[in-house]
Amino acid sequence: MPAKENHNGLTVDVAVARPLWQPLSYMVGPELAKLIRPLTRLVVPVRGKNVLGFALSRPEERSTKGLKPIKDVLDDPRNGSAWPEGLLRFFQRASAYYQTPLGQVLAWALPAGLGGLGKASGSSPRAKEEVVISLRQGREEDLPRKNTQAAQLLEKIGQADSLALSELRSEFPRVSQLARQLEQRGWAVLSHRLVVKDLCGRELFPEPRPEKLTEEQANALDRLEPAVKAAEFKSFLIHGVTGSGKTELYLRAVEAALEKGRQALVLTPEIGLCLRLEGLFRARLGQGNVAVLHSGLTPAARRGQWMAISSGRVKVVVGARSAVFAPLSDPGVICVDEEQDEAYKQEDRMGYHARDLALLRGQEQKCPVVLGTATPAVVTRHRAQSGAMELISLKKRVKDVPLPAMQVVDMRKAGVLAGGFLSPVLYATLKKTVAKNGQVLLFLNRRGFAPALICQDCGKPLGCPHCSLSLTYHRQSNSLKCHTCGFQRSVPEKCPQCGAGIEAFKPIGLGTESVARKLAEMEPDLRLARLDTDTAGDHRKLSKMLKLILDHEVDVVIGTQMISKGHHFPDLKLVGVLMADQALSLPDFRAAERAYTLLSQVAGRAGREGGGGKVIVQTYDPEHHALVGALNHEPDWFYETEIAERKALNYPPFTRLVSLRLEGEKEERVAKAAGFLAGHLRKAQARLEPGAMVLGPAPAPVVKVQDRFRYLLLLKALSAGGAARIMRLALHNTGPLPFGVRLRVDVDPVNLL
DNA sequence: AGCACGCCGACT
DNA sequence: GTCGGCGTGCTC
Repeated sequence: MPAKENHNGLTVDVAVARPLWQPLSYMVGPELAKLIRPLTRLVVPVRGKNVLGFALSRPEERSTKGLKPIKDVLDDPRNGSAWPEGLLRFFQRASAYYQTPLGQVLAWALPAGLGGLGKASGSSPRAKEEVVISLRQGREEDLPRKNTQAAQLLEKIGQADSLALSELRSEFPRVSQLARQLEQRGWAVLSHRLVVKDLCGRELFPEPRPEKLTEEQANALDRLEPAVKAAEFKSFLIHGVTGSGKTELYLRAVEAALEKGRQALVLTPEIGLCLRLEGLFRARLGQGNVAVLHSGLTPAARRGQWMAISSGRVKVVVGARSAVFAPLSDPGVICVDEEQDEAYKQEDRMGYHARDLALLRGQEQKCPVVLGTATPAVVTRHRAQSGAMELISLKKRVKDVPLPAMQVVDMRKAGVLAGGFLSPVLYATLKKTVAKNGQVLLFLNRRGFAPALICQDCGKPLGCPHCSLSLTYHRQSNSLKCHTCGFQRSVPEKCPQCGAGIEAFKPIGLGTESVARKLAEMEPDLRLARLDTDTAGDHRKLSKMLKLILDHEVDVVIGTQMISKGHHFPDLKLVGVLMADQALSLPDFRAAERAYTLLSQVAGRAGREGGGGKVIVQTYDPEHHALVGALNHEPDWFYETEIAERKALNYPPFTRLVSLRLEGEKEERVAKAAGFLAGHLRKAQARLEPGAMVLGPAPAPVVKVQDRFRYLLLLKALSAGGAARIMRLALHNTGPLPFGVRLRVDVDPVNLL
């Protein structure tokens, strides 16, 4: 009898980057095994292919029968791993909540270059060390000769505290030599300083640490600091008007965390804000203590920041949505700025919401989470009111700038409109404002010349061949574009439906382009600019446009959503909202919330400096609570009304939504699968949670996108757990989807279309 | 997902 | 005959 073969050895359970719900087990040799901790990145064979995977525990001794050996270990704990092992539970909960297999969550959360599938993109402005020159009082006899370049430079630096040499180079090509000359003469000082620039390449000057906090700020800090010191999960909402000093509170909370020897994470919705906060945090906490993570970084830069964080060299991370996964092993506080911003919601792959994951992460890593905004999400505001989080209200501005004057124009009574879109009041105020050398912003949430071209013979609009939408006419390029899939064509000679000639086409509706054109016809002397994805689609274009506005090279800016946040325009004295109802008319329960936030933000653009700003809103529904709340500066009233409405209609925060979208190239198959799934969902819902509801299936409002048909189902459950249980049972009973049909599950969807 | 296996109907 | 649309099942 041969001795019984010994099948025991070291094994690891691995979450592979594939849509698999179970971990796979592998053999591992003793040398590699020493490197493996929970979340260590591995390469493992799956069906003969090498696949990224993540260890779920340290290697264990057990039977290796039928197991394959791992191929490689990508992390080495001595140099810092991509993930700290303590994040395992956080990721397990995120995986369960968003119904996405753990291996995929981990792979998608990694930056490009460490196994992630993120796309590369261009570089962006960043904080840099630069040489700056500042004035120094020297001796009269050492002054440079009049009218020399050196004298001109001296005059220039006399006007500012200090200037970066790189800023002066366009005006003085030989600035380095001139600067050295002035320094030798004793009239200037050269020094190295951290220079932070905004998207337009202008230098930002981070505010110095204030000597004294406002009373409200001090009270707020008295509540935040103990929570940070206690090192326990607790959540806060700072509901503070613009300029009330929320950022200073984030800073103080971060300082408190650092004092405790912990780290900190600060999230912002977009890169522009990221840059500002980065500069401020670097200036206050030290250049080397702060890392940034956002999609504007090159993959190599991202990777560098990532490893600096995971090795513990950097204590504070400022970043956008995906930075909620930053590999900090021990954050002592997590701040989420502009928490209501929908940019925090990822729309493809796992549709996570960074604010909600931040709260989850705070629970797992035992630290407070601070949400801040001037316009909280209705859901957040309700949580704070019901006591699930602590509410901190900041009602006063640090610098006492008056809020802009607001005026509503009831378009039902406005009378004859100039150009078809300007009420007499707005038209007159616009002209008066420009005459007084103020800038005007006209807000219209639709770009292009006209949302549709209609054939007057057959009445049909020219549609996108790949989507069930009409094409938007862009006059400048004389082309038709689909704003959903990007399809583009020239205007056809004949109507494809009835063959009528080109003269039968009539533009319908308003867009930024047609407003600009009509306004230019009415007022040829006005200097106009459009600010939308057509004119400012990328960083370069955007910064050029912003510079144009800041330099007051234009009188009137006509823009979309893009202009609503972030940028300060000192000369802007009037904001006109052309069609306030547009945002309200969408078939979405969040329409009022969006309109409220948008109006509050757009209004915030007017008269930020020196006051005297004015906002005029044109609407057909002047009594709507979103308009009234934003315009009268009465947030409480808006939130109370909206929350009551949500309760009556069973929408969040009183229910949890999960949207299920089925899509495929063959409409009948998709529709059939959707009906089938709906049946099983209803059965599961009736058994598990009678109070829940299943809506649909219905064809999506835009049923065809890029040649794929989409059908929607909506699950309204009482809790997130209930929703998950219903889904699990229904999907189990439904079995695999028919060939060519795909299912996308979106937990807490933001976009219901 | 991505791939193999295996089932049927319809074409050089 | 066998090519290709389609369903099923599995991944250590």
